[in-house]
Amino acid sequence: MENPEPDLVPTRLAGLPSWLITQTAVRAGRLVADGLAAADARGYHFRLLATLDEFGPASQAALGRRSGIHVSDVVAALNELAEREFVTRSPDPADRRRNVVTVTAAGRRQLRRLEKRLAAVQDELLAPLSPDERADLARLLARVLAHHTRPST
Amino acid sequence: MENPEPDLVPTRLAGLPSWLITQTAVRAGRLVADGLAAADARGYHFRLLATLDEFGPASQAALGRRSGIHVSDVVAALNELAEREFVTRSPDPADRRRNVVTVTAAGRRQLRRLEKRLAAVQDELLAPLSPDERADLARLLARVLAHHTRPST
DNA sequence: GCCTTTCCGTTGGTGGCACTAACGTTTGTA
DNA sequence: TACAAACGTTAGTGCCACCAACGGAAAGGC
Repeated sequence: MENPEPDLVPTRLAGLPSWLITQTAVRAGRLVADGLAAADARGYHFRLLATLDEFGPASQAALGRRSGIHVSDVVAALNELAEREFVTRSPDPADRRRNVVTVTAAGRRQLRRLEKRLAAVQDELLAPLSPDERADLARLLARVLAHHTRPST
Repeated sequence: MENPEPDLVPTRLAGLPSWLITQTAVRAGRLVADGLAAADARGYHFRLLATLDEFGPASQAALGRRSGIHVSDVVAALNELAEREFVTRSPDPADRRRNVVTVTAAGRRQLRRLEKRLAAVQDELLAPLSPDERADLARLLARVLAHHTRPST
């Protein structure tokens, strides 16, 4: 996308909430990707490490459900994390279908690095907003997200 | 992603504004994609048709800049639109490097269809928010987006 | 005890969006 | 007239989200 000449963006697009959300997400995604790339990581890696660190060792299926990553993609991302020894896979003695995935010390260090970078990204992303406005935005987005996560209707 | 068990989402992720934005965008993107797919279209098609309808015939490069679509992707999307005769390409006599792209009557009809579907999508997307809240959200997102479109800093 | 269903990990492939690199053609301009 | 810039096009990459299919293992019904 690079540089859409701002005033030229059709109002047909700019007026749609879905446009605002997805385009803002594109910008956010770029900032996040850049931040993570500086540590040779991408979104899936952070999401998996954060999930493991927060809930402890888990099967790949559970990891996928909690981090919102498709199981088949969990496999690939875990391969990459394991290759760099941020994570170890071992068969679950209690259920031989399962792999128990565990974060290593190096993995935890990597997670700290990524978190630090992402914290800076949040600030850059929300730069034009006051603390109150940031909270408002987060609250509104969380409501929308929650609604579409458990579609009660 | 399917169904991330809602309460299990790591707070490490759920607390990040970038997470809220990109995840909400994923949901919004699904709704939009579904809406457009019902008319055999995707995002790029709508964006190009809307841009053409609003600014009139234009070169492919100008279309790309205004719609925020990379020029090389404009080529492909325009091929698809032209194949269904929603759009015509003709060489610009005044500048033989350029193609002048024009919407056809059928293209305008398609655009109307897509707009109708997207209007419904907006409502579904923002269902949990009141009109005031929807306006707040749009305003905040627009500010963030504007800031990252012309990065003065 | 079987048998069916369900779950798990894995492979391979798809689609959408954004982007890069390279090329030939055409246009302006120094 | 050379040179730089813009245009359209092709081909290919990366990330994210997803589907289909498989074999192995576990759970549940009967």
